[in-house]
Amino acid sequence: MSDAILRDKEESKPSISFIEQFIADDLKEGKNNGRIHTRFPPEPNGYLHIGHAKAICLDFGMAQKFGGKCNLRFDDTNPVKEEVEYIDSIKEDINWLGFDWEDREYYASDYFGKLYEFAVSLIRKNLAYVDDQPADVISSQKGTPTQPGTESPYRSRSAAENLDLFERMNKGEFDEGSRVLRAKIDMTSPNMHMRDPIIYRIIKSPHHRTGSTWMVYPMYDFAHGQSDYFEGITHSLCTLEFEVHRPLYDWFIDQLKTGDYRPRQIEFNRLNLTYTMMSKRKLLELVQEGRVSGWDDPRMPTLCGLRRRGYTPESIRNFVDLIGYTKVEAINDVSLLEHAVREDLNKRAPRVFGVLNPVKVIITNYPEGKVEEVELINNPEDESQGKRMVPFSREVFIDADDFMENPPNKFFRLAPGMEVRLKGAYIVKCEGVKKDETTGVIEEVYCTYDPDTRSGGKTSEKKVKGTLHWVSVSHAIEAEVRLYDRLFDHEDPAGQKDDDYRKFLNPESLKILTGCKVEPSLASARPLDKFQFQRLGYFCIDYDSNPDKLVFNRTVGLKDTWAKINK
RNA sequence: UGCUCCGUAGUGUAAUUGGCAACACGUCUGACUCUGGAUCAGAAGAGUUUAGGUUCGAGCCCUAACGGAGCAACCA
Repeated sequence: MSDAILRDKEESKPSISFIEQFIADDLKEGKNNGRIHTRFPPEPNGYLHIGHAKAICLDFGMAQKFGGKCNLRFDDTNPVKEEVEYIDSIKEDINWLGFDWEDREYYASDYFGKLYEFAVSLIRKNLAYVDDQPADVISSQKGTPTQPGTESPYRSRSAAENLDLFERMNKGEFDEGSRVLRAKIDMTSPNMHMRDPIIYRIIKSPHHRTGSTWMVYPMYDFAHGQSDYFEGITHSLCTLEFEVHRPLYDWFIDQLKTGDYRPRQIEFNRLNLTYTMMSKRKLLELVQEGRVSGWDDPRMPTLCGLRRRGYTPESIRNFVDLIGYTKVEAINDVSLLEHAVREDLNKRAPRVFGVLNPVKVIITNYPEGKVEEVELINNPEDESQGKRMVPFSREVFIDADDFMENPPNKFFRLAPGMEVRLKGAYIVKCEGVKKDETTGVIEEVYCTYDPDTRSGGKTSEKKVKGTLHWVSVSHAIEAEVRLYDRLFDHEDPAGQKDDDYRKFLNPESLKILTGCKVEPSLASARPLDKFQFQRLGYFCIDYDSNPDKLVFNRTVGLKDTWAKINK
């Protein structure tokens, strides 16, 4: 590559999303005094998942990029669905991802007072009214997307009467569902959301923060934009399904604003992943029905699940970066996520030997009782991780997959008469096997070793096709290994109209292997420590692990060309 | 028979704002290797949903069609 082209490549700006473009344009036009302020507004009704990570990276990322701020705001306007339990987990997950809202932790419920006053002011301006009709009547009067709605008989109540009723609604004088407050906009609007939307409803269950101070609670549309306004948010980034809400968002801001400042809502595409379900409601069902072990089951797309699975925050951020933000409703391939972890873990995870399905290999010409410490590189991608010593002896375990009595062509592993290197140690040659006479299961493999082939020695020039990982029998530590596969065996489990998503649950999504053997250096590993089991994949220590019983989760396998050849 | 949004290699995104359609993942070759991983080198793969229009020139602007998504919760 010529210097000019190289320079060109380095200088070419990474492309920016349409959102970043909008923000840059707003900045150029001098809007909002050049301030950039975003917010991440989760409802505390469940755990955060990777779809939220996409939003978090955008909200905090844009603020960082433009020298602005990003608030954390809990959108807690519906006390019947929300719980404190979720608040802590949400904060933990955002921090884990690597973002910081500093001291700006807000709650929509902080604004219940102001919102109530704003509603009162709309009533006074004759822009809101109390409707006494039941839900189904109101709903049918709204018309359909293709037919205009009709006006409620209560639409022209006097401001005084509305004020009185609204106040009494909040005092608890009326039953839930008996009355609502509606904005008076336009029942014939082509946009359903503008047909006199309900802005307040009566809820008598206590709120997790405000207790029973309030009996009326604002709807999303009456809380979100206003909260943005109260906090001085300049760019309110949300997913595409809120696009049709934007006129209403702007309508309320118009009623509220006093100066030039106004927040702007911009919508982007939600994250969809193949073989994954993102709906919080359905994830909750999986948890409640015991189909997974909890919100942090390593098969869940939740951030706590991914964390337990062994994902790093960097890998998730890189993934989000890779897929970008657009207005196209796309379905991203999970394998891209898997690629992102592999790439990250390749750089950071120390290599170790772990044997999942052990078969004993006896090196018949190796002295009994002798133990050699062989030196192994911890991470060829990162020299600073150093080296370690691993004990080698006459009897070692290898993986059952690495031996075949009657191998096909191009099998570069151990088979009768074939030679392989035991990585870091010697080249061994298979001389025979012992099988269970009735089942045919291989019980022991007999090899001889070539003492001149010790790794690193002068005479180790001999080349063999295969190199195997191994663990010395007398030094091996027992471990349980949990192998995960995708939770669903359908690309789009939630998108099948005729079938319940449960039908697509992958029965093979969890395989627990016991009696696995790992090298002794792993004895002191702690939960969430990450390793590459050489030739197998990336594994991390599970929370269930303890020094007496190590438990590993497989984060993701290595790409396996042999498996592919075999298909 | 409404309104809003969206259509670019298999997938996801780009295209200096109207100037030779590029990148990543995946796929396929090959090299190297004490991880059949990683790494490195290379290749195939779209003429931008369709039809018109404006223009010297259109993925980009205009019109229409086709296809997809969202909108009729006292959810967010």
